[in-house]
Amino acid sequence: MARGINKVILVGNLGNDPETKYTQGGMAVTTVSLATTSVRKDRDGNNQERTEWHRVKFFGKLGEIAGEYLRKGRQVYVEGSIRYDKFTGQDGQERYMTEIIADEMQMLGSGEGRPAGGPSERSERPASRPAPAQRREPTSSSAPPPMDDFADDDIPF
Amino acid sequence: MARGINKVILVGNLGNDPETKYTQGGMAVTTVSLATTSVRKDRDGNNQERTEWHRVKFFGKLGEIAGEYLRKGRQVYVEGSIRYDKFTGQDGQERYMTEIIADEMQMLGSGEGRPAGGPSERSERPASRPAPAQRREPTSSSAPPPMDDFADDDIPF
Amino acid sequence: MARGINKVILVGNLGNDPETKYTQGGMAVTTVSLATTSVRKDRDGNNQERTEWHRVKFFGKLGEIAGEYLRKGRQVYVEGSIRYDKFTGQDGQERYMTEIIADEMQMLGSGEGRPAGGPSERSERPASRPAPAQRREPTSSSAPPPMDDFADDDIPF
Amino acid sequence: MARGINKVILVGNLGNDPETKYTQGGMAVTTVSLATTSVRKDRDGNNQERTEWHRVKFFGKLGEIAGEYLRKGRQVYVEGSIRYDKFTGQDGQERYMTEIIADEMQMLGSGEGRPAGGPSERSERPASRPAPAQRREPTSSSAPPPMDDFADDDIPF
DNA sequence: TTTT
DNA sequence: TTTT
Repeated sequence: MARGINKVILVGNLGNDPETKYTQGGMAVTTVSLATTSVRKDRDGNNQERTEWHRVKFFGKLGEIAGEYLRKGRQVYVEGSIRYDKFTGQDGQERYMTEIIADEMQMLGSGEGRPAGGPSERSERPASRPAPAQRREPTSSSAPPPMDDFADDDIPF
Repeated sequence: MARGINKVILVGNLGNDPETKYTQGGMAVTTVSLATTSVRKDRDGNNQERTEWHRVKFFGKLGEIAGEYLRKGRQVYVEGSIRYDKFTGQDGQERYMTEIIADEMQMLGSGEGRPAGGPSERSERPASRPAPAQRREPTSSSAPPPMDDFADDDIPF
Repeated sequence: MARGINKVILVGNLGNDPETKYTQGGMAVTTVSLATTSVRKDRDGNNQERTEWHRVKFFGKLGEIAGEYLRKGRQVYVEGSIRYDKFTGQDGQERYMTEIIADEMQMLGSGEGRPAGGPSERSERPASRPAPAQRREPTSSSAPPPMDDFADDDIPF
Repeated sequence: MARGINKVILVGNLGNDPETKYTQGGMAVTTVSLATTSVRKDRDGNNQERTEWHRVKFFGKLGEIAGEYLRKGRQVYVEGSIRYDKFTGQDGQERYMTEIIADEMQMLGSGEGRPAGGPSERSERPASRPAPAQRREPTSSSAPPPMDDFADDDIPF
């Protein structure tokens, strides 16, 4: 039985382009570095900033999407869990690493649905890039269908 | 494309036993009423309590588990999203309803893994009920296997 | 004693400009309408979208900031709690309203630190608008000071 | 300006009694070790458990409450943020530590409002300990006062 | 009523 | 190493 909740919610900017590797089985594993900055007043009344750099990992399908769409500087929402790892380095020393294992990701700001052109969104890209064409007629929030209309596993939003 | 995050996290107690219905397709739909109480000081310095009653719905497999394990009074963690519904009553009046559509649930407190005995945990149960055995030898967080050991879709915790 | 957790996390776009009112005591109360859209496949395999419109309220200092900086279309992060209200309309009918009471807000995307020029970011604004000038030398995450260096209420980030 | 969200939500059990220290300024700093366990199926279809041990710190008033009420084994809800620290050990080696800086805490299960009797809830306590009195007559959610009734900083729940 |  |  699972016991406990281990949930992390981050909104931050990428410090560099994502790195994607593949397992023997062919699963994508994408790693990014995500910055979150907070501010507080110190005892002298001055604003003090502090930035945390989160090591975030995306696996499988999400790893492929992250590798394709994320780029240095992008702002992103990440939901996942904390994982503490302990391993022995080549020098025989024990080392610790903390990672955020993402299970949801969403790009923020503009240009969200657009696949990234290459390292760091190089701007030499031709102007003829096709429009994202993702128009959508927003569904009005109407009444739910009566229960009998549901099919199996037909879970509403 | 999904746009936006709509996330609700609740920890509260059930106001009554869950109600489970089934769709034509056989999917379980369990509804519970969950109370969360908060406190604040009013302008006279007195503590003021306020309780929100959340209407929480569980679908499918989670609906079956909720119907089987939850009981009035139990404390529970729920994660889900808000859904606002609008429908027309039998009197022709428009009505609004807000629901939390759960996608994760975890029972809290003791006796967590124990199926519920019946309505409201009937206390005629023999006193000899074995202890919940909540002890747990936490697994030590050891090093992750090297990446090449992963098989497809073998996503680590 | 507070009992329970009632937490909402939203990332969405504003459907219109915020409305700010003031209480007799002079406290700002700003209301916005926030859209979150999700997608799922229906039983025919087609993508179905659904948009929830959240009524979000900001009070006090946060209400002033929200009224000044938010504008129609902006993407925003909101954290708060759900509040269900029941009141009697002028027709004697009971009515229900669900609101998100915000206790944290953060603007997303570009132009974050810039005060809004007026209704819906009117673009007739002169090009000479001064630069936001919010540069910052990111603090390197260094070691925490030894505990004895802390002063009272000097809570680290 | 703060940029980013760094939020952690944990529900877990304490691995041992909390440790409280005080800064020169007299601020309480309480540290606990919190376990969260998750389960997944491995490629052979067997359930694999994994436990993360979170190092959680409470400061100030919250640190005093945590030191007084928490005990080994207790189940607790914690909300806070991740902080990565890097410091140089006495051997000159760089070391890393990840901590959760709590800004909200709530005890779960029964006996929530009861101060802890000593290390690990010693069971020599007399059997006549009064019932936790966990009953609660939930306040009915009534209509909010009209806005003009609010005084300054009189923020509703 | 928003956004891509 | 990001962002405004």
